[in-house]
Amino acid sequence: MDELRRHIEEIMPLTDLEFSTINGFFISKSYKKGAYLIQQGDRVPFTFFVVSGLLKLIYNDASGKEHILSFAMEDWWETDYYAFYHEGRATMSLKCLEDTQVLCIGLEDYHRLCAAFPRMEHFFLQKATSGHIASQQRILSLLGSSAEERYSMLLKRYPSLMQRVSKSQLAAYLGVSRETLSRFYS
Amino acid sequence: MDELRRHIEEIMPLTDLEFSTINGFFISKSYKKGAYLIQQGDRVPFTFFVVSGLLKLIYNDASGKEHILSFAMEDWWETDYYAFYHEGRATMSLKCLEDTQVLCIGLEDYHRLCAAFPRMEHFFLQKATSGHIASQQRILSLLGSSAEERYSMLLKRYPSLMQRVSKSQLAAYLGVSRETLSRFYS
DNA sequence: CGCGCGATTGAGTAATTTCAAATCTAGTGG
DNA sequence: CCACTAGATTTGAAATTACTCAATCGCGCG
Repeated sequence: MDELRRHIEEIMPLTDLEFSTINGFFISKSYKKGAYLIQQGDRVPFTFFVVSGLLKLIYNDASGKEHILSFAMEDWWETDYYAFYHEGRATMSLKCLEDTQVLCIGLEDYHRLCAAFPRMEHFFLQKATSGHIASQQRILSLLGSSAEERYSMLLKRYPSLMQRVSKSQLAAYLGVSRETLSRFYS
Repeated sequence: MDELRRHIEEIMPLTDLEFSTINGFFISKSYKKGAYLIQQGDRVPFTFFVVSGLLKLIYNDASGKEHILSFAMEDWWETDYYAFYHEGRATMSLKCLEDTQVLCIGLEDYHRLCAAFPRMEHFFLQKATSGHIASQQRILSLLGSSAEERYSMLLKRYPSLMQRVSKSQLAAYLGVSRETLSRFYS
């Protein structure tokens, strides 16, 4: 309960009234492991805030191979942002790796929320900025480090991932085959 | 003159007074081809808006190899965002590929500007969001496409790059050696 | 003309992928 | 407790791909 409030208050304090108004813009949903929140080709009506559980944002290429753009764990915001903001079709899918509870907000409500609470615009700006920075770091690691280095950096940064997802999934995130990943620490 | 105004007005209209106040937060600077706006290890006092010219955001890895995170052309905002927002040392460098004119804004002024014009917060939110989306697309192409595919996508998206930068630079952006790039379309 | 820089080509080497087979592990039902 | 199964992981070997290093080519400029 109130993970969203705790999350927002990491950046700015809220009164009870403010929070309950903000909270009113969101819909709570639960999904089972393996369920899709977004499927490639769908419309993308929501951005999701992960209350509990674990998601993966994936892209299935022409040859059917699955690539993982990111894992979204507790307190993360995730969606196919391009499709969400442009109201287009998803090029990626968002799928549960565990039973997951999320808070959903639609594009209209997102704009209304920002209009009603300018400080939320500030909040989302911080989130977007740190998301952009994180993506840049990822590009940097893809360009500048070997898969083996990326593997140990990932485990250092998110030790819990090792427990929560299979190595095939980690390989799909790192951009190597599972066989190659398996040969790293032998 | 007034590239900044035209750029902001793509997203929201401004009165003359508003623009001249906003403009007052920025400092104009010019750099010669080859000059550094940021060097790895430096403090990063500014975010830069490219008025004219071309920059590259690069990372020099331990082995001395140069990786290009992005090219920043006219109308782009660029800096080492992590270092800028956290007031730390740059892990990347920002270097001119052509004579370049930029508008600079410091972190304090950035906050003051957003405080004085909440609509600028909205503006920067849109920029940060589209930056995040662009980075995600790039990750997707690094994971899902071969260097050869990335090469043709890049040229389709930014045909002018072919005229403006050497193939060695494109190779450093795509993440392959220049020899490999050279063997693609032969 | 000759220099310098970028681009190309060639050959050998290293790394990764692919496909196939073997092994391991957790959960199930007898 | 054991056998069995499905899924994940590991291993092996051949084939592919990209890299490195070196040499060559092409072109603009003093």
